[in-house]
Amino acid sequence: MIKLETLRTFVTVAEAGNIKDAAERLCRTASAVSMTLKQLEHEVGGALFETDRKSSLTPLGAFMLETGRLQIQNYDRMIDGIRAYARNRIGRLTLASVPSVAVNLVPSLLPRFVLDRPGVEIELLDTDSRNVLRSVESGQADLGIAGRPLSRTTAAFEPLFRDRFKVICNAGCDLAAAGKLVDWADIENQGLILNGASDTIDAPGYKAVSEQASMYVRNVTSLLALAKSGFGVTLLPALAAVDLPEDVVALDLAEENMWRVVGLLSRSDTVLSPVALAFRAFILDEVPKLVRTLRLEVVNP
Amino acid sequence: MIKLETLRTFVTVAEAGNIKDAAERLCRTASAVSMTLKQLEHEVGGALFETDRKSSLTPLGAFMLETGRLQIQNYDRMIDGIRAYARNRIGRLTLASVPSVAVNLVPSLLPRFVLDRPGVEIELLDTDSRNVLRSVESGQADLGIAGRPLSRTTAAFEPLFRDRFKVICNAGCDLAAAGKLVDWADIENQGLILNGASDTIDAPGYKAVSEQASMYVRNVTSLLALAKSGFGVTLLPALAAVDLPEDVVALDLAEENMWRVVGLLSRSDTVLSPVALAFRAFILDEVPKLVRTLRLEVVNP
DNA sequence: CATTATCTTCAAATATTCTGAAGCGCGATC
DNA sequence: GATCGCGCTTCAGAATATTTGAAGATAATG
Repeated sequence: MIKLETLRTFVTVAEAGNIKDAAERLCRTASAVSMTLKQLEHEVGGALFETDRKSSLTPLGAFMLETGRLQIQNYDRMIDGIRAYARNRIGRLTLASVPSVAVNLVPSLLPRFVLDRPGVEIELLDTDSRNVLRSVESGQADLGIAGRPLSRTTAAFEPLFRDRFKVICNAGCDLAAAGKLVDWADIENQGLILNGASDTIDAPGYKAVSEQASMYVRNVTSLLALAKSGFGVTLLPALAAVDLPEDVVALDLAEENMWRVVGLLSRSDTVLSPVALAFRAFILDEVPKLVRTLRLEVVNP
Repeated sequence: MIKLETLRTFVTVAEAGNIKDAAERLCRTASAVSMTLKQLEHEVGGALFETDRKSSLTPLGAFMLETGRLQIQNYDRMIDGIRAYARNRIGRLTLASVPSVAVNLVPSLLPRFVLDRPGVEIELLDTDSRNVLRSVESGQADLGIAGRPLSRTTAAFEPLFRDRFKVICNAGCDLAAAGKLVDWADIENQGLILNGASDTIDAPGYKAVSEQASMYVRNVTSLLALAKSGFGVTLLPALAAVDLPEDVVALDLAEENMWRVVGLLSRSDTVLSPVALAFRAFILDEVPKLVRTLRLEVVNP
């Protein structure tokens, strides 16, 4: 079996034009190189050099130099590739995220992560909490960013930050005019519109009100349009209520502990790819900082 | 440095799904395989398998399997290629030949040589003796087939066969009518046209006549057209006079020792490529046989 | 929970590769 | 045309690397 190292030795000698210099480059003695070459010639079944002063190649040697050099380059590139992959410099990452985070946080994080990783491709799926969880569980996404799942799952959840739920309503509605904290009775009066984000709330007061609700709107734009029309009010985390349309306002709740805890979802039964591991570390490190600087009503847990 | 053999071990294990079977395929013990794998993981800097039961790969392992498998295939193909080259199964051969041989002998030889050598490409240059010699000396052609060179050269000459010179003339000329052997005086009377093939003649009688000649025609077709027109006569080896046009005849010379010795030319200062070596052996073996069966006035030296 | 099958570890055995000294051969030099 | 010097090869022993076999560890199976 002809070894790659043997080939490497041959190419070095062929390029150096003599054994002495080649041996030096290879950090071997001339005798070691000579023996290697001899063995190689035996294994291919033909002379590689014309004389024993290794200056000119036989046609077989020339052929071997040409193809061998390519092969070595190829091999080294591949090893570099694997190492780069292991050092999370290459690879593919699929990230699922709820829209509020995908829109408000991810755009300021991703570029920094990708910047010095030219070989990394990232795909971003943006859906509601439930789908994020499902994507991660099924392996469709490597990582997810969503509210803390209520039900037991196979996915691990690592909290990143929390933000307070706000009441979203028409600017002209009674609650907005009153200028006070909103309680559950107020909401029940106005009519509650359920949405993907409010799924993760398990406060008892909310539970009661939500059972009266007759509407569930997944799409945030539609949701806001509904609220604007005065059809009812809805609850959204502060981060999702950053860019409200005109005539729509966000009010504070009377109840204190109305938080959405947002965190990182990852499968606990599979090993993450190097890129995913790196991204996880990056996120866990950067998000709290970012959240602090954003000066939203967003608080670390 | 990650070795190809290590990679091979990894791929085998990844494909087998466990160490035991892989070890069997590799003709090693499980422990040897286990250690190799451990070392590989250390060298790439990451786990390749999810658990120590080698059934499922980490993303890094999957990446390595994919690229490694390709690399190994590549490498093996290359080694096969080199071995095939050494066994003269592939390569390129440039053969220069004088037209008479290129037309009458080479076509029945080449196909047989190339038949079971799908990787061999052959280029055939057909020119006169002088150019054949020049091509071989310059390395433009690997081998040449031509008359024995008169001057000293760096090329080696190995005789293949000899054929007798004939006098080529118009069917209606005096010599043809006479039906006797032609002597130098007859030729001088008719007027001699020199050509590329007659260059190699050094019979004294010919020397004298040729100095009177005023015409040198390289192209055989033109030469025969001239002879046909009755402009003069010319001397051609029997092999070059196989397909004579109508109204052109080949007559025998009175002088006995008018042979052209045709042989194989090869550079003596360079090692021949494996294909060239094989072709040389083939030619030296086959041409005498062929020449015998052709029933021309062609005699082995 | 025991049983079996598979994997890892370790020290010794084996195989491979390397070194350094000595000899050989070719070309340069006198 | 003898001698010298440089570089290549050869060889035996030394240094490395790899493999083995036995024993202990760890996971799957019933």
